[in-house]
Amino acid sequence: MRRPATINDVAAAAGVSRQTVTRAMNAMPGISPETRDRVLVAARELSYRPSRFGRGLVKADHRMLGLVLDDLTNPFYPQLASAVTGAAAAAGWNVVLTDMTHAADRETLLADLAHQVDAVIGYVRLDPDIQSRLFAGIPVVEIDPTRRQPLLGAVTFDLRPAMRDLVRHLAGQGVRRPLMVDQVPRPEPVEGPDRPSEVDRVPRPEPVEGPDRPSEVDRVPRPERVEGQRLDRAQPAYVSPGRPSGRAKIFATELDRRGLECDRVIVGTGSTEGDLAAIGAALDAHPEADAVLAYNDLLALGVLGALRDRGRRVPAEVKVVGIDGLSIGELVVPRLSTLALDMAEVGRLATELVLGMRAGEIPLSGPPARRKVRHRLLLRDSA
Amino acid sequence: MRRPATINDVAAAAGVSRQTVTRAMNAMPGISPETRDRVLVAARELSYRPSRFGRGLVKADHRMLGLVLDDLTNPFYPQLASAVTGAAAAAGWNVVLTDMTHAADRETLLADLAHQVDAVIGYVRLDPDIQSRLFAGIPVVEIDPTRRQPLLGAVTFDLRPAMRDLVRHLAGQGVRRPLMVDQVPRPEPVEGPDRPSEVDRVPRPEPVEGPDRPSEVDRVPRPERVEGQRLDRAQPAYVSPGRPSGRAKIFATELDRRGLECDRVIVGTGSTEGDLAAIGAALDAHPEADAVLAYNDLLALGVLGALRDRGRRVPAEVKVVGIDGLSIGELVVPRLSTLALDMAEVGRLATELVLGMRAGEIPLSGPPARRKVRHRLLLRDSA
DNA sequence: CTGAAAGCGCTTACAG
DNA sequence: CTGAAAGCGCTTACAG
Repeated sequence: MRRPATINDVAAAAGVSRQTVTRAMNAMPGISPETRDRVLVAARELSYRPSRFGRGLVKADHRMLGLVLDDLTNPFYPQLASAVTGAAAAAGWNVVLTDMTHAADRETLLADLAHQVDAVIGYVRLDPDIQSRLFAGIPVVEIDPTRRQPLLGAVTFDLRPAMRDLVRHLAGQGVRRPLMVDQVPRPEPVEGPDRPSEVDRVPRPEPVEGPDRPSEVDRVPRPERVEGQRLDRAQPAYVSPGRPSGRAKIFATELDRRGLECDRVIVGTGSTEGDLAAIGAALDAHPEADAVLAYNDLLALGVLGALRDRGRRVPAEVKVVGIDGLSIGELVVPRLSTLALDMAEVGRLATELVLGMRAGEIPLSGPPARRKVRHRLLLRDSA
Repeated sequence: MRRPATINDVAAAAGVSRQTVTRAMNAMPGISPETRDRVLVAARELSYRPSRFGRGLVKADHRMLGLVLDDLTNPFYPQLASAVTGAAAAAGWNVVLTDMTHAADRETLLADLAHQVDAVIGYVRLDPDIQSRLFAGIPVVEIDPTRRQPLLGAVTFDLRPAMRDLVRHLAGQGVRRPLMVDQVPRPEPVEGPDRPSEVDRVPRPEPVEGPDRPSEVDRVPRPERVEGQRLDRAQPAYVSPGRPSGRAKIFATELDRRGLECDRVIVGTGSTEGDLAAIGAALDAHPEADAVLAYNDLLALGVLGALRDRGRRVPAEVKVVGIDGLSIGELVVPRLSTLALDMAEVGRLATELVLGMRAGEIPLSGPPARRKVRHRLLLRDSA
């Protein structure tokens, strides 16, 4: 590719000055139609595109928003991305998407991002010192930060009220032996130096290919029930090996207020197949469970399937509840009851907040600005 | 927010020249440690961040990729976004995400994008003249363009081989009366001037709130079975009112090769609830159907649920197949068989293609560069 | 190790 | 209606 044409090339080709080119390209007044056409023709022939750098240097309105997500293939996050791009577009901002799944080095990737954008929203999760150095001079709104104090601003989640509603509902339905299908809490650097992630990513198993089938057909065998795969058997909530997630803790606390206890099993092998096997084993180990709360909706769908495999009726014999509120829960039978979080609202609030900070309407000094979003108990059919 | 600090402010504060500031900020050699520290301290105190425009004007490596998607909340697209951001990041590129869901004016939004990026991937779907004007001088790779000829490059989908495999499989299982649950084909401007979309977006029904429940709890009633909601009753494939989608046409053609016909119903009210009602009505109108191919996996999940509501066993009495290959199909019971498209591969190929074009390795003149991705028949449990 | 000069591509006053 | 001049913030040679 040759050197791209500049405003000087177009001016020379059209036989005019540079600012006449500017006038033509930007549909400004004070230019004769003939001149304008001549310039536009020359621009087209040269494939001229005004440099965003030349323009940016001289115009003041910089509107590039960075969005930091952990994993776009988790169906929970695209709703956030969709809401942020929507709210940003309405304000004339563009969104640079950074998916940390692929980041060998979180800090380097975010340092690069910091050079490209004028504001940041997302799962930043950096050491505070590093964050303030990297993003010096631009507003940052963190989503669901687990560190106590966000640096500048944050949208936080509040699961407890919905959990309280859930426990009241379950108790009212006569539930006595709830089970929590928990996931390993995701470690993250907090109040200290960056450390490498402890999460193992287990690659998905390749689809199995039958020998005597057409080459393009994949026949995927139903996974065998696997025993003891990262599975803790029947332990009271607080002594189960593996730290309980924040979600599990809140569930346990709210159960406790009503004199109920729950067993807890940990699932989260990183592969769908492994998770399903672990869920099956968990249910076999806890045949007395009359309700299951899953760490998220995806796992809850796995629970639904495993219960059906075992001939257990939902919700008559076992109630099943997820967390997240994915719309997919609407499509299965029985439809999944869940503690739903409105990620579209999260995205909208975060965008308003960060753009307000950028515009100077929300102070950057003083206590961090916060917006809180509550989960809601969404009762469909499974509980 | 005050005027951001520039390199001159930092130079003045540190008592050095501008290029010494450059040396310190970019960790370049030829600067004494003391001077560097003094500069960095001044930069931090002033919250100095080098302007990307000043830098961009003088450095040559511009690496901003535009990604155009139709709707991020459709679980099919985030996989593409994830693959593109991953492949782009590996090459040192950032990705600007543009979700057309929110676009009042497709052309304006893309014109803005064209000013911000150095290459474009996605569902561009503009009139060719407009596209070539808007994106003059930058490579564009279109995803699944329906116009015959992409302008510069494209990744296209090929559903036919997998469909052929599917029909062979269904026929082998003794299927005689297949039903296609089709969707209104999405209109798009092709080979002509831009025209407004004909798709009506029906807003989702608000969750119904019971009067005497805690305020945060939503009790969502199961939708009634609705009769005749945008539903075509038992018509042969080609005369059904409403144009068949490309997917339906291929299905019909492949069935025809084996002497089979299918009935076709159209679903696609824009709301999950409406779709579910229409699916139910469709199944009631076609009790003889022994196989259902749905326009996509989401609808196929609806079919699965509706069949269960009616006490029909899958796959024993009715086979069900979707299109897309969403991983969610792995989690339901019975697991959904589907014609799967590897969107991660699509994203990877598109990124390689557009970056190759940008680097001059793939010519921009001459015939458009193409990459083809085939669907694959993925047999799980439902067929 | 440090700085004076030039220039990247554009737009904004200002003059004619 | 059109153009000569200045300047946005940075980096790259080049001198010292």
